[in-house]
Amino acid sequence: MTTIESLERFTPLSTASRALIIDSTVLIEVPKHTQLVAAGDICTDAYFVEKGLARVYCQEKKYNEMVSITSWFAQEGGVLSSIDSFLTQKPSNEYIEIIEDCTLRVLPHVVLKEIWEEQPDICKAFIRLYEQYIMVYERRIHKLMRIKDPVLRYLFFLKLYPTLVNRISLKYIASYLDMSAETLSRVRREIMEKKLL
Amino acid sequence: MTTIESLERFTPLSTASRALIIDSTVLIEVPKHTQLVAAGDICTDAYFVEKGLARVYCQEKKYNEMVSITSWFAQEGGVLSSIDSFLTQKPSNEYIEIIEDCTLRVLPHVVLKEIWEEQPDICKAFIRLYEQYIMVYERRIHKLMRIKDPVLRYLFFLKLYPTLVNRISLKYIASYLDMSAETLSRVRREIMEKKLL
DNA sequence: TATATTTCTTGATTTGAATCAATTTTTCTT
DNA sequence: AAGAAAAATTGATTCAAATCAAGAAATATA
Repeated sequence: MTTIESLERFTPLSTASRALIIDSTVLIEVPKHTQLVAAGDICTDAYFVEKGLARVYCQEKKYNEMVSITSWFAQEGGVLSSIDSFLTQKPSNEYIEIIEDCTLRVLPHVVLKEIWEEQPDICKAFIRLYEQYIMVYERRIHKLMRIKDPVLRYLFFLKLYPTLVNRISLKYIASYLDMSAETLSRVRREIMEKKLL
Repeated sequence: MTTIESLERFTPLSTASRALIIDSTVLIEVPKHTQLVAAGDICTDAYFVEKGLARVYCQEKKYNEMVSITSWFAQEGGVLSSIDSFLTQKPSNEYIEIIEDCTLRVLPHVVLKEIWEEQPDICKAFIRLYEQYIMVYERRIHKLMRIKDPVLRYLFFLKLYPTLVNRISLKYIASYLDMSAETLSRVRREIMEKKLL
């Protein structure tokens, strides 16, 4: 599935728009086992997967060993990036690994940025709102919920949403954090006792 | 924080755009404990929170009792909706509950749709791509990962991504589904034996 | 084709959060 | 302010998935 086809699933594109996309991107062939992006890199491009399969994962220390945690698969018709890094243009904590030989269309972040610059202000504002929504989800599922230790998970929640804690009852925060109210209560006591804050 | 202010965090808006937004939305006051949206409703509006606090949650049966699971909080400057229902305009499985008295600016889905209609095709395509991204996250965090039974979680994954299973090694799928490789192996055996497929 | 390496399977054991249950504290109502 | 209701705390117990460990199967490679 070509990039144009995958975009036209959403809306028909004019000849000029199709040309713009083709001209401002390049098509690359990447063999399997390639590491497209490594942790620490800034994910400067998004990749439309025209053929093949890839995964996004991060590495975490667990007792001395490093374990890899997969956060995303992208196949034909999908889009591949370390999304937080791509949207913020800050270093990624993720890796992208090609699982099957891929044909990818490379969309540089600068190109996307230029495209947005030319759009009406309303469009720009909502696109940014959507991007922010995506980053909230990203942090929730790939950072917050990945933290298994309930003490650390709650501390991370506090850091993310410091203004929420005093306004919401314990049981709602507990269910947001996917732990029982009893566990969150014990977590809070432990933080108090050990003065972890 | 007004809706215009929260949109202008992203990009400055022209007088005309500001007027468009103000004229095509209404401001409502909602007292706490109000249920804005119930499961089964179509979430026809998105709400910009100018003041107050609300939560989005769903109800699930757990041994005869119903338990509520909070999926989202929205405070000043945030946006409130049952996002999957809002984007697809299909019935929601979520509720929206006002926690603190709110001032909300109501953006009907039809208005947003009209706004998109007027935008350049490239903009439309990317907005839809972003919306799709959001729905993938939404389903992952609020459906897939909420399923605690690993057998049901794997079966749901199969339904969501039937074409992926035969292309990806067990251990990657396991880490995507947040379970150990051993558990996924046992899950697969159980599905075979009990012919759950 | 043989060998090495990785992936997958299977069993035994551990562990830590959920559940169950009771009490205390806080908040709401009249 | 008193009583009722809801929320939070605390302890005991249970349970299911992670971990540990070993072996089998599949895949890669020389």
